[in-house]
Amino acid sequence: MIRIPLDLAQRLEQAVRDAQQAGDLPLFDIPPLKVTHAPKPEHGDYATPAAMQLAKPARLKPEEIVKALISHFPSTDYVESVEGVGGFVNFRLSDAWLQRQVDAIIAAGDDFGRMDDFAGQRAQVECVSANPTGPISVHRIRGGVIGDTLARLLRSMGYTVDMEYYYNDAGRQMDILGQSLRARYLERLGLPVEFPAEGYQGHYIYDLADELIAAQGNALIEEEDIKPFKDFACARISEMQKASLARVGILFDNYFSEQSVYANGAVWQVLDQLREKGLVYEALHPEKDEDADERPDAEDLEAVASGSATWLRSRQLRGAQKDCALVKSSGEPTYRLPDIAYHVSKLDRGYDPAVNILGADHIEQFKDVKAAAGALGYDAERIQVVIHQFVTLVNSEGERESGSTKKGVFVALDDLVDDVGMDAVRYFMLARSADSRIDFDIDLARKKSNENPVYYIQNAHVRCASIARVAAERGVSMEDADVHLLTDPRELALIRKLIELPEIVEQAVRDLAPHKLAFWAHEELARLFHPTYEDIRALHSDVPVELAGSRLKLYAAAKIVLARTLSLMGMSAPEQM
RNA sequence: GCGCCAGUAGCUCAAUGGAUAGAGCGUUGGUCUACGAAACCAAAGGCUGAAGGUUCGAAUCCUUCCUGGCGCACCA
Repeated sequence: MIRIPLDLAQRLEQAVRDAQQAGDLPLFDIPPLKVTHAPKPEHGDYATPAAMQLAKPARLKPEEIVKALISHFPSTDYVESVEGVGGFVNFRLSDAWLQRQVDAIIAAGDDFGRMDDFAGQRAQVECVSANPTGPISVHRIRGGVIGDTLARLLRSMGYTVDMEYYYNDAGRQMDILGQSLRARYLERLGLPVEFPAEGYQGHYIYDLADELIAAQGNALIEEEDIKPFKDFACARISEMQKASLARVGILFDNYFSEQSVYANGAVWQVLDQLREKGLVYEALHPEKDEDADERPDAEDLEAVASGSATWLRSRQLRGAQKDCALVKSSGEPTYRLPDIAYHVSKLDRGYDPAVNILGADHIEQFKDVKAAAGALGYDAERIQVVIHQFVTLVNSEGERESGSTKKGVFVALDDLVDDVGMDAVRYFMLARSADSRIDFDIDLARKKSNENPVYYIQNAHVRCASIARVAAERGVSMEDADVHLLTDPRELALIRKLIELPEIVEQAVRDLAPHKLAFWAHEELARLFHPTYEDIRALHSDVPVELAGSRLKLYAAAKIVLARTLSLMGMSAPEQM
């Protein structure tokens, strides 16, 4: 399936070269030429401001360049006319070609919109990567949906994609988790305990304690080691997280354990390599710039009594404000060192790109990781990141609910899925640019009406399925229908929209911006579909039987595109409501 | 104080440096003896937070300010 903007850009470049050869344009280096959708129907379907781009290098007026471009433009079956208007060159698609695309889409079926640009290349998407300390929160799931959708999009452009979950099963938080479980365990057994000050207060810890009692009884009462509690909690919570994520269609190919970069020594190897590059030093406090203008209380938050820590020269490495700790004075690494080792592992495993989906609060950490990988001699550009802003749940009164895992006050993913369903969770998490905060309107997500984009999009698919059923009941076949009967401007407009899918996929992948697909699905595809379907009746008694068949084909093609679009977003495509 | 992100219609948001900035919701007014009204049509609604700059052309790039979110741990 042809991607028109791409193909037009190539043909334009050819036109420039031919014009140069013919002496109609002077010689100059040809920059990448832009092709856009025309803003208005009277301007045709696609347009290029190439003449204005080239005016400077060619030292000619745009109008003259337009003439040269038009006269040298290589003809092609899908372009009906090429016109110059002002400094723009406008392209109009051929009706006959558009009509044939209906058959082409039906022939492609589920493969419509699949491209092979990156065939044979391996990409990775890391997302969610929550600590196994509690239920998956709504904040985390935004990253999960963005990542999973991105993985689907990358696959549809030919990449082989691994979805990976980085699993922090080491470090202090896990100890706190173990202590929390032990406290609840003892409490359930009627023993007086003091709950750890920073412990996890959520009710699920009681549930785990009950499970542990069911499994082991009071055998662990005298247990001094925190490990049995830690391991039990970690394993059970991980299972619960996995199950929650599966409910919204997010499945991982690989769970990467933080412990593994300790076990294989990668953590210390990375530290040694950074030390060899002179990027690490030992000191009681981080070194500071002479004119450092810092919050006075920042470094004294935790008074350090126990000796030197090991610091990464983040300021030197990437112009950061502060150097960051890699190894605590206790000799235990901070999370940042294993994180660097982990990303080095991604690069060693050959992923290009390795995309990391992170919440806005992790941006500084990521910069260190990327810079460190670069300093170690890797092409750090292979590591890509999508930073997303936070999600706030809003109810009908506009009240906000948010929470923290520590306090045990949150809306967990499971609760949200129970409430609004998987499709709505995915759609609303996806529909906005990662850069903007989301107010997740629970009441809107619950609605089963046109106000709710989820239903609006899915209902378009339902209508396509419905008409196919009715046609079958009435014995109307589209088997030998002639697509060239689809001459109504509204029919042609719908075909134009259907064939945009590959372009949208390409843009979403190029910009690592899966919201572009969600936006298109609602505001472009479904928005155009419904009025068309309303007006363009296939099975009405006034419609000649030949035309009925053609229109059934149009809706069969629309069904394929809608199903494919929903599938890329990880949403279901119901046959009936 | 410093850094990152955002500020576009009443609300929620789109918009590769390109033509007169677009949708949805809401509002107002219309459409049901037709494949699902869980739908459709129409109207009103904007100095793109402010001011400068770069450019043939700026919501988009640069500078400075204002407002909001998130960071600025030997937590993850």
